Amino acid sequence: MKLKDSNTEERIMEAAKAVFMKYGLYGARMQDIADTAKINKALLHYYFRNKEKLFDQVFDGALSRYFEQMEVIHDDSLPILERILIYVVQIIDFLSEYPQMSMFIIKEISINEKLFKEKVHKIKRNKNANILTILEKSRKFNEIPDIDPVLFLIHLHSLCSYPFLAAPIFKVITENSNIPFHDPSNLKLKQSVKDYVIYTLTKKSI
Amino acid sequence: MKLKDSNTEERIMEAAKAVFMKYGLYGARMQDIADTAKINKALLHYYFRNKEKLFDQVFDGALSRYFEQMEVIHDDSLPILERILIYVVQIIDFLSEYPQMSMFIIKEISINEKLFKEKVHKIKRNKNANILTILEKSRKFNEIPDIDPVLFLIHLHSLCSYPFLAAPIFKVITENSNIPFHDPSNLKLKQSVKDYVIYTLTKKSI
DNA sequence: TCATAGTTTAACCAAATGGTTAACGTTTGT
DNA sequence: ACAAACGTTAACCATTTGGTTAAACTATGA
Repeated sequence: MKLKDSNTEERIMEAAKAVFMKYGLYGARMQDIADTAKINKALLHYYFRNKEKLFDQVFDGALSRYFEQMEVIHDDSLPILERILIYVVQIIDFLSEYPQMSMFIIKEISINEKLFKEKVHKIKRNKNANILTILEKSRKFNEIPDIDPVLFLIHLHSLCSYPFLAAPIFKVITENSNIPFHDPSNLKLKQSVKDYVIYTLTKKSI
Repeated sequence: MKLKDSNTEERIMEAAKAVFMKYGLYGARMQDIADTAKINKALLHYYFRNKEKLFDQVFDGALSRYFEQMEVIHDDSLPILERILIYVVQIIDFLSEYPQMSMFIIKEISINEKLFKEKVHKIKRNKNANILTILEKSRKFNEIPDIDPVLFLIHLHSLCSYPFLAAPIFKVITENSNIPFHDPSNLKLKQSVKDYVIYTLTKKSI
């Protein structure tokens, strides 16, 4: 029986997440990960063989969690409008918890597009609860106005994701400035995006 | 008189832009820049002394161009609504021409926040035509409805920027898929964002 | 208790990296 | 034409980097 008195492997993963998310595959340093995890560098290779393997575990985990949150819409018993409003809150809460994740995934995909193609396609296969599929079906049944579902989805993700993506800029700009904006728990953001959804999915249908 | 028969310096700058924008300061390799520019690696140091100096030139140029486009609103003789609609087109056209620039600036600031603070503050000083200043003034004079100018601006930038930020994901997802979305010259995007602006700045005022 | 397997460490290695140098080539003003 | 300044190159250097190894340490089961 193995005893996990010292959770070295987990600490490496946590450190690897932090360092890879900040610096990316190329920019990250194994020594940096080891220092962050407070373990000997050789243990990185003992547990994860090499940098690519370690990165893959971090990236795969991030990718599946990301698409699970961004692509899957729940509560299929509710009307489409309610479902999307819940989806908005779901996304914002998720991005609020992992604010660096969008940036990480987008950046790494842009650097090594070919390598990640199959990974992305392997993951996004939950057709039943896919947000775009649901939107297109609702459109077909005239449950929502005659809008472009793809463009609507892009806007929705824009409104939810960009504030977290651009947070580093906002932080630098607003510090030492008197720009009046505070949004604890993202309440204003959520309400404002919800307003947009309601307007787009109801107003235009009249 | 100096003759610039071989424009080595320019070619280095172009190569440096490409490589730094893709990999960032940490991830970029001087040899990669030299290869891209098709010159000897030593010339990088001959013209730009070292990696940090070269990066600074690239980053400073990007930063000033970025804030010039994202922060400055023109045509001060027009009504505020028209000005913002032109501003939307200005931003989208700019991001369309330099799709990697947002990502580059955000990422580098997030990695080295402290170093870039003064740079950002040095640049954003064009108070007269600052978009937020204009919005707040229009709000004060009741030219626009009672909305939060900062939140409105965040939404505006979200709608304009995110499609280019997330382009690497879209590309991977839509390839080999039958997702129906094509937007040459970003016409749909522009119109849709304009619609949002018009709705927000007129509808709510009633 | 003791041998075995699993875990951790310091020392080490080869390759890659940012940077330098000295020699060579080219342009330019006189 | 020619020397000085400018531009370019290959070879080189010190450090950093990802990765390995052999020895040491620790827990476990018999």
